[in-house]
Amino acid sequence: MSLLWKNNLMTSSEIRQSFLEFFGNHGHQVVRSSSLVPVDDPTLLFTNAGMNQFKDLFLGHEQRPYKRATTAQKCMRVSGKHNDLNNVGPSHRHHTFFEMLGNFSFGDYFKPDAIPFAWRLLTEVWELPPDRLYPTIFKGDSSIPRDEEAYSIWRNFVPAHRIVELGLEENFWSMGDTGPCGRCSEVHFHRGNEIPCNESVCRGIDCSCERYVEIWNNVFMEFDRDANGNMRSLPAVSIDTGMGLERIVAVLQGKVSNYDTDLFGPILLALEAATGRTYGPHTSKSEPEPYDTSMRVVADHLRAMTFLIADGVMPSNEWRGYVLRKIMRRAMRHGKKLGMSAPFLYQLIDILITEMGGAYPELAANHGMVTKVVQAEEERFDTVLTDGLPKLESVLENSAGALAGEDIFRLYDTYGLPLDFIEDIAEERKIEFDREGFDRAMESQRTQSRAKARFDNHDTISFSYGSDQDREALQAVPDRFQGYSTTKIEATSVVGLFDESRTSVPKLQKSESGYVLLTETPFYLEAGGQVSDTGFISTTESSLLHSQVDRIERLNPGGPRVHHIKIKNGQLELGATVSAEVDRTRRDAIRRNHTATHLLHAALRDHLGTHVKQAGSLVAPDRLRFDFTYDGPVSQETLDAIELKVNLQVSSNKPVVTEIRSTQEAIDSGAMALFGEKYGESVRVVSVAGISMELCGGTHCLATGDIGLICITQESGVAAGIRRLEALTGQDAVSHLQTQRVSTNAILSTLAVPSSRAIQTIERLQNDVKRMNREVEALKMKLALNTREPEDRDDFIELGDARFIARKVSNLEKGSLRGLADSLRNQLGKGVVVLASENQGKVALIVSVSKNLVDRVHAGQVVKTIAPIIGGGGGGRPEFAEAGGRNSDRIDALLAESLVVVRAMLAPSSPQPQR
RNA sequence: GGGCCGCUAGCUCAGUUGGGAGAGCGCUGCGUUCGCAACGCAGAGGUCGUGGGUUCGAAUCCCAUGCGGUCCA
Repeated sequence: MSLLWKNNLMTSSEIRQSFLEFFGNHGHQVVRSSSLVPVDDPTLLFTNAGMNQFKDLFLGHEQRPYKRATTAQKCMRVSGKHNDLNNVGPSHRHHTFFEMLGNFSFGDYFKPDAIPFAWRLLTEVWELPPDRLYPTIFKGDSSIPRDEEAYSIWRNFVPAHRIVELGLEENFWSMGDTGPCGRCSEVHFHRGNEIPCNESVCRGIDCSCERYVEIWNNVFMEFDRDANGNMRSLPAVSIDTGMGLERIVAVLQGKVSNYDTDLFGPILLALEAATGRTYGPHTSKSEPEPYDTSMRVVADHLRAMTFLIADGVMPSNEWRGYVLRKIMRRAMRHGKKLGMSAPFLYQLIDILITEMGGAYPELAANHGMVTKVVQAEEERFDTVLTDGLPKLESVLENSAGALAGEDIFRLYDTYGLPLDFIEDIAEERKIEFDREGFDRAMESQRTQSRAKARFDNHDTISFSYGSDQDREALQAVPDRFQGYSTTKIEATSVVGLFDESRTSVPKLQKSESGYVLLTETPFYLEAGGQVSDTGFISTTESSLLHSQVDRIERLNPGGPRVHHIKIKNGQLELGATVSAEVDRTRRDAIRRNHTATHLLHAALRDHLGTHVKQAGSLVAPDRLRFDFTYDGPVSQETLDAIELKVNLQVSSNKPVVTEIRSTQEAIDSGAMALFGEKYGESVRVVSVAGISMELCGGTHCLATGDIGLICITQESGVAAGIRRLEALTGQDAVSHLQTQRVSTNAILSTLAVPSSRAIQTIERLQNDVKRMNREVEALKMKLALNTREPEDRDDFIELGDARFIARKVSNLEKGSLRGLADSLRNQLGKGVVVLASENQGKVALIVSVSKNLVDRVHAGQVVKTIAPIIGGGGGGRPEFAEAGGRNSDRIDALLAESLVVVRAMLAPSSPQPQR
């Protein structure tokens, strides 16, 4: 036996292609991989299985013209019971990003076809030796019987002793706690006994060694599980299979490690060239193993970041963007372990895109953007490290041989220093590293975040129903949105009613609020950046019911929409017929902003290049916000040009055409498809002839002229590589300009200069004021200081070896008062200066003591003692103190008292030296 | 969504019981030099993110908010 059993090896591209072709030839529609960003499923971080994009088909919520499909699906797994990020690198077969090959039957064929398909592909097309294939079946447990059917079908191909029976953990699959589920059957491949096994007798496919590898899982969806765990047969049984491409390529290319296949080879080669290190623990002992691990981490994460960014995920501190950043920084850390001090990942992207751009055109299309985003993130990470290093140093200095867990956590949490980075440095300095303390701190932050998130996020609070039947019935109500063609539906039925706590009720009374599910609705639900509609639900014939709709949600993910209402008058009963009316004025404003967004998008691409991509948008009634990928600010000139262009398009009053087309056809004809949007078989295309064509589910104007006017109000940065435009339309744009004109006119008429000279005039005035203030203060001080020489002053008093001045000055700024006090004190040499000044009805008091007297006279004490006289308080340092007060008529008393206090301080405790 | 950190001169930052807004680099001028670098002297440059509050007094304390960073969900 050997790892290789034939010589003409297939490349990974050929393997991917031959899989799709095989099922294509058996009546399967070859469907493109969906985005890594899941659509319409807020609970899912990333697309993590081939079946994700078919979920609604399996659940019967969606119909498509085909009943069989096959895909090569981009997947990401970063967490979960079998997927720990830390495994990636040390392991040779764990990945964050991977491709899943799959064939699917939606109520079409079942086990009798699926198993032979699998067998024939493996043995006939790929020519795997039949005697090395080991199928598994579900062995049965208390509630679900053994899979006899699968067993007997497999028996047609393999002898009984090679069919392995596994339990619930391995061979029973479900989507969640409830819903479709079923038994499944895996195929394992015996790679060969020359691969080492630590057990005395290898336990075969159950063994932890690498001799056997699972290559395919076929799920037989046949049950529907309810909340009580009861299982019913599904009306239509389905097939869902998944085969990791990386693993099957390794098998077909005779490799034990996925990293030794041509999927990773070119990346590792490029990495070798960049780092000057050689990869290959199996072929060479020239480099120690840690370097190999680091190289695998970099290779894996490079794929993940490239595909994620190409699908529109941007590194950030939230959600998906955060996971992306985490992966990127992990790759960078390992790059540093390999000796890379400067950004280097972005240079490796070329080779990856060359290899995979054919199968995934979105990579090639976003090549430049991906490269820039990666480079920017690498530079940012370097600054984080550079900024954090001094903090780490100071903590290390005060560590006394042991780094406290909370200190480590603070460095990690607040300053973003990677944990292993801190650990490495601590180890170098022989400083103990309190991992347990860190974990404790981390855990407490986790629970805190989770608790608050659950409390605040009402989207995740589910509705309570009278019974399971009610739940199923209501969640299956079709979501009939009629808002494209109308803003008012005269008669629609209330099929579901919930109170404010989301519990099913038969009736809502006056001044109560709750949720309403209707058979038909004109209310738009927030999507694609466009906010939800508001409006009214009422009864038409008798004006009994009047309620305001202020929020729209979904009953459950993927379910029908519910309207949150407040009843102003009358009552609402389940089953009632009501009219539903959208706030028309608000909707019209939203239309204007949405169509304007499309025009701006198109104009941005015209002026800045087609690499500009939408990265988020907000379409509200009172404004629009458009985020797009672009590095660096957009100049005012460009903004002006864009603004002019879209306004010309508005005045040309082109019709805005909305049509339903097949998705593929629309994309092929050049319609812009956006990241993270859900596109089924058919899709709405919104276009303005010759200007813009986008896939879009929003509501729009009938013609561009409806917009009236577009006014760009702001351009700013959002994150690295993303800019934001904000704009107003229609009446709001006009008021914006009018407001600006009013204030400009007011300024100009006040200045009484032509607008061309306004700025110049303001600058001159500012400078004049500044200069004159300075001069006035200087003059005041001079006046106060130079009336007479200090020695000649009559308020100059000798107190033993020290001198004392208490003086009332007029109208000095605090700064000048201090300057004056300093000058007088310096002239006294050894002495105390007390100054009081009245300014705008308030009294400012300053006491200054020469340095050589501070052990006898404390300025702060003097101030504290005498400040009450003027109705204030104060304090300060021994040589300088200030106070404030309000009683300006008591300044003389204040100054007199200051003499008493200072004399007392000078006298008793320190007797005068004898001369 | 929940935390934590930061925002002070053109740049990098310092500024601890709340009491004179600073340093280095850069800039301008003068000096030294054949010239440059270097050096010396002088100088300009600040709404201390923004808005409230507490206080006689806030860069400093409290609240809100914006922007940036970072961790968690």
